[in-house]
Amino acid sequence: MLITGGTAHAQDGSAGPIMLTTMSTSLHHRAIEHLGTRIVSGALPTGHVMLAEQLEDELKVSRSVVREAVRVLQSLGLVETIKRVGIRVLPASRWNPFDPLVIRWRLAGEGRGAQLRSLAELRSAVEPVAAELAARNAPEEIRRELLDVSLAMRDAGQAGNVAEFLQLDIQFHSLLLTGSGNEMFANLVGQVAETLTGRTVHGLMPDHPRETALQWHVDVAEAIAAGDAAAAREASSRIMRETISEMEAGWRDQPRVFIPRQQG
Amino acid sequence: MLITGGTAHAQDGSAGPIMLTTMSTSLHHRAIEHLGTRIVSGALPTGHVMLAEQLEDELKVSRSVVREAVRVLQSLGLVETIKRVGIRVLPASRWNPFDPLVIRWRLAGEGRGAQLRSLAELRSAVEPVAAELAARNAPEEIRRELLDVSLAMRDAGQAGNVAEFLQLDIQFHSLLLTGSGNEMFANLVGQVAETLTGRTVHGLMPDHPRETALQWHVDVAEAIAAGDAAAAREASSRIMRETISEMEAGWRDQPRVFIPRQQG
DNA sequence: TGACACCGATGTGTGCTGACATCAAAACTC
DNA sequence: GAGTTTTGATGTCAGCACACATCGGTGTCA
Repeated sequence: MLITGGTAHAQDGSAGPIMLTTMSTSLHHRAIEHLGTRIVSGALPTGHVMLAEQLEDELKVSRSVVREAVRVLQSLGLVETIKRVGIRVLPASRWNPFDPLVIRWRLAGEGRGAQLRSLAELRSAVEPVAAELAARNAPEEIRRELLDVSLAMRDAGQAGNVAEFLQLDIQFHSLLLTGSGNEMFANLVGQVAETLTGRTVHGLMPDHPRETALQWHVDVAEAIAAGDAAAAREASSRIMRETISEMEAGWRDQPRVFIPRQQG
Repeated sequence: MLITGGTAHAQDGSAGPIMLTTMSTSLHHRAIEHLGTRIVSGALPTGHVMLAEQLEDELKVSRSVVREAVRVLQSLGLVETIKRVGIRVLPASRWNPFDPLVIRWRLAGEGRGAQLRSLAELRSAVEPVAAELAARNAPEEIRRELLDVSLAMRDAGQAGNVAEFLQLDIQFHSLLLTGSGNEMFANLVGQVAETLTGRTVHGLMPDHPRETALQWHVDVAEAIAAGDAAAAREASSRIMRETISEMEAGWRDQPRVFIPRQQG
C-alpha cells in the first residue's frame, strides 16, 4: 500500500504540527485499550478475524504499535494470531479473568454485573482466610492500624459520612489482605476497592451501615490484634455474608457459565 | 555486567517436571521465557537495568522481537521502560501473582515454596466457597460426574494406585471449580493441578490417602448432588484443612512479605 | 571563589517503514 | 482424489527520524 509521499506521521486533524504528545498514554497503550475494550464488550465477537494491516489503518498507527499491542492481548488470552489467517478473537473462557486490564474492561461494559459477582464471591472466599492468616502472622503495626481504622469506620458510619466511610472501608480491607502475608491476597486490594466503590456509587450501600456490620469490622480487628484466628475468620465471614446479600440484587439476572477453563 | 558466559538459551534440559511447554520455538516466546525466568529467579535483581540493544545481542534476535517481549513483560509488571535509562527490573511486589507465566516461573525456581503456599492458601479459601456455589448452581451433569469421580477416587486411593488417584484428584477439583459457575474460580484449575502434582511429585502425599480424606471427597460430591450448600462447604473445608496441614512442612521456612500491592 | 540556574549534547525508548522469511490455506495440476 | 504450486498473511530483520530524560558544561550572581 503505497501511501504517497505526504507526511508519514500524519496526525490527522486540521491543527498543525503540535498538539500531539502527552495525550495521556503512548500509542501502544491506546491501541491495547482500544482493542481490549472492543473485544471484552463484545463489539468484536468471538471468532472475529482482523488483519494487522486493517488495524494499522483503523488505529492510524504503524505496524510496530499494532504488533506490540496484539502481543500483549495475546498474553491476556484475548486473541490468537494465525498465519495466513490473521488475528482471531478468542472466547471469553480463554481470557485471563485475573488480569487487571481484563477486569477493568469487563467492569466498564456489558459484563459488569457478572464481573462484580465474580469479584464479590472471590472476596467472600478470600477475606475470612486472610483474616485468619493475619491473626496468625501480621506484624504488630498492621494489627494496630486495623484497630484504629475499624474504630474510625464505626464513627464515620454512625455519622453517615459516606465518602469517608468508603475510604476507610477500602483501607480496612486493604490492610486485612496485606496483613495476611499472602501475595496473591494482597494483590486483590485493587479489585476489592473496585467492588466497594462500585457498591457505593451504584447506591447498593445504605446511607447508614447497619450497626452490627460496623461492629463486625471492629470484631475482626480485635480478633486479629489478639491473635485469635478462629474469631477473626468468623467475624470476617459475617461481613462477607452481609456484603453478598446486599449486593446480590445487582447480578441476579446474570447468567453463569460452566465451561472449563481452556488450555494454558 | 558479566552475564551469560554459559549457555544462553539453556532450556532446562533436565527432566522437566511440568508437561506443558511444547516449546513453540517462536523467537518471541523464547525471549519472554528467557527474560521472565531470569527475572523471577532473581538472576536479574530488582532495579537491574538492561538496554534493548544489549538484549538483542544477548538473545541474538532483532529489535522487534525484543520490543514485543519487553512489552509483554511490562504488562506482567516484571519490568518498566524508561527513556534515556533502559529497561528496569521491577520489585516482586509489582509482579502480577495471578499470571500463569509468573506462577510457572516462580514454581520453577527459588520461590517454589512460597508460591506453593500462596496457591494452597488461595485454594483453601476458594474451594469451600466453590463447593457451596456448585451445590446451588451446578448443572446436573457436573453433579453426577463429581459423584462418579469421588467414588473412583476412593477406589484408587484404597488400592494405592497413586498415578490414577492423582489424575482423578485433579479431575475432581476441576469439576468442583468449574461447577461453581464463577469464572475466576474455574480459572484456578490449572494452578490447583499444579499444586496437586507438586504434592505428589515431592512425596508429600501418603501412598495410601487417609480413609477419612477419601470419604470427605465423597461427602462433598454427595452434598453437591443433593444441593446441600452448607454440607458441601463444610466437607470441602475439612479437605482443605487436611491438605494444608499435609503440605505445611514444605514452606515453613519461607518468609512472608507484608508489602501492600503497588502500582495500579 | 563558590553555588546555582540555564542550556545544549547525548543517549535511549518510541514510532515508522521497507524488505525478506516462513508457513499454512487455497488453488491448481495430474 | 492426492500431490504440488501459488498465494497471502504473520514473523523477523534492519535502518531511520523523533521525543525527551539525564548529564555536563557554561554563564551568572552572591
